[in-house]
Amino acid sequence: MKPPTSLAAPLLDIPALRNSCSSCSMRQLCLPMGLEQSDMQRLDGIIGRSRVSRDDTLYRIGDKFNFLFAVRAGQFKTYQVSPDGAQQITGFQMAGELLGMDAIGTGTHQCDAVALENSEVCKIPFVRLEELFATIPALLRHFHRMMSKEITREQSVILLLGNMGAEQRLAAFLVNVSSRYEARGYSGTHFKLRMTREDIGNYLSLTIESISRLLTKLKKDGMINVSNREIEIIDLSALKMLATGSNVCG
Amino acid sequence: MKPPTSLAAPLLDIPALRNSCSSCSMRQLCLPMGLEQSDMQRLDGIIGRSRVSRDDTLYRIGDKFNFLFAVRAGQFKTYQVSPDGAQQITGFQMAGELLGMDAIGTGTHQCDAVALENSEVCKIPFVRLEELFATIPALLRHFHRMMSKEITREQSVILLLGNMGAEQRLAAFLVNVSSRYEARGYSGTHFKLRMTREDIGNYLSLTIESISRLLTKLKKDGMINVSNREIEIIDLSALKMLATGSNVCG
DNA sequence: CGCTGTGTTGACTACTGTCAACAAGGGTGG
DNA sequence: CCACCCTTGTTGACAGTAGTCAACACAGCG
Repeated sequence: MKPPTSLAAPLLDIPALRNSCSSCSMRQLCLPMGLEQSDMQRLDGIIGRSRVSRDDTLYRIGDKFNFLFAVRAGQFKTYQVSPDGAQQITGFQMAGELLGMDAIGTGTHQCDAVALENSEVCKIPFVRLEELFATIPALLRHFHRMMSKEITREQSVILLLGNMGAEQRLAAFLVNVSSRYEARGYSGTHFKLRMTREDIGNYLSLTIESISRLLTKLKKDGMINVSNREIEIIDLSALKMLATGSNVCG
Repeated sequence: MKPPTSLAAPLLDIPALRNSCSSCSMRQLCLPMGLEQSDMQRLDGIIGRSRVSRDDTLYRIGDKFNFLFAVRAGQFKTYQVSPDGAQQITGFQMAGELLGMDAIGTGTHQCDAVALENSEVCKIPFVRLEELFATIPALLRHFHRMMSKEITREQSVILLLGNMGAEQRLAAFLVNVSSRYEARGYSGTHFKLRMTREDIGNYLSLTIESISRLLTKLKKDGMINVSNREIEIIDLSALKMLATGSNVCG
C-alpha cells in the first residue's frame, strides 16, 4: 500500500564490496557457476556492486534495461502492476538469484524490484555480458539455464495459483523458502521470514487474514511454530505432504 | 481428462515441408527474425520439420531435452502436472512461438506439449543452435528476447490468476487470443477457438460451467457473439476495458 | 439414428474475502 | 527511558464469488 521510495536513491558503488565472484559464497548458485578461474575474473571485471536499503526500489516498470542484477546478500521482491494499479508479487529473490531477465525482451523493465531488507547486489551490464558470451561458452550455457529455470519457477507459481487451495499454497510457500535457505547453508527448519504477511498474501493471492489464520492452523496441527516472522518447521515431511497433496480446483 | 496419446507416435520428417525459414510466413515472429539471408540459411540447415496430429503429444514431462520446437502451423497447449496428478495449462502456443525453453535448465522437459489441432513444427537441435550462437550474434540476441518474453508472458498469467476475477480473466483471454490472431494476419474479431471450454477453464483456473456462463454473459452484454468455438468480437474496446478494469483480490 | 463428447443452465454449497475490532511490536521523540 | 503512535498481525462474524452436482441440449460421427 505504501508508495515505493524514490528511485532517485543512488546505487552507491562500494569499493570495499569489490570482492571477486571467486570469493563469493554464492558462486555455486550464481552466474559464474562452473567457470574456470580466468573466466571468472573476466566476469568480475564487468561487475559492479551496490547496496540497496530496505524498501528501496532497485528498478521500476518502464525503466530502461541496462543491467542484470544478482542478489549478493539480502532479499528482494518483484511485482507486476495490473492496469488498475493492483500489485501482484511474482517472486521473492534470495542471494545468488538473478533479477531483470524479464527486461531483455523489450529493453524495458517489466516489474518493480524492491529490497525486503538491506541488501547488496552485483550489477551486470548486459551488453558487456553479451560480449563475454562470445568467448565464454560455459557462461552462456549457464545463463541459458538460469533463464530457463526462471521460466520453470514461474510455471510452478502458475500451478500454485491455479490448482492449489489456500492451505496448500501456504505450505508450498514454506517448503520452498525452507529449501532455499537450506541450499544457502542456513537452517531449513528455523528461519525468519523477510516479508510481511501482506507480501506473502499478495504472492499467494490470499488475504493477510487468511495467511494469519492458516499459520495459526499449521501451528495447531503441530507442523510449525510461528512467532511473528520467526518460523520453525517441526514436521517438514508433513508440510511437504500437505504442499503436494490433493486439492484441485481448475 | 483423457490420457494423452502415446508418445511413440513418430514425428515424421517431411521433405515437402523443408521450406526454408526465408519462405516461412512466421519468420518475422519466429527465431530467424532479423537475420540476414546467409545466416537464415545456416539456421535452416539445422532445422527439421514434422507433423503432429491433433491430441498427439510433442513431448512429455521427464523426456530428455534435445530439441526446441517452433510452431509452424497449428496450435499447442502446454501443461504442468501437479504432484496429485491435476493438470494446469500454462500456455497456448500459436505459429511462430517456441516450445521447450523450460527444459534448458534441467535437460528434461518440465511440461507436456499437446497439439490442439493437426499441426506442423520446426525441430531445432539445441546443441547445434548453441553452435550457431557463437557466430550469429543476432540469432543469440533474438533467442534471449524470446526467452525473456516467455518469462514476461508467464508473469502476466500470474497476474491474471492472482488479481483478476472470473469475467476479467475470460475477457483478458479473448483479447489476448484476438491480438495474436491479428499479429498473424488473421481476423482479430472473428476466429475459431482451437481449444475446448475445459482447456480454457483449466488455463484460467475456472470451471467449464463458469466459462460457459461467462461467454453467455459477454454475449448478452453485446461484447461478443459465440457459437460453439466460433467467436466474433463485437466490441473489442469494451472487452479490453473489461480485461484491464478493476477487480482486485490479492 | 443413436452414441459420445462437449457445452449449457439451474440449484445449492463452500471456500476465501470483506469488514471490523482488537492486540502486539518496534521506532521515534519528548 | 518511557509513552505514544503507527504498522503489522490476529481473530470473529458475515458475505459473495465461483465451485459442485445434476439434468439436459446439441453436434459430430460412426
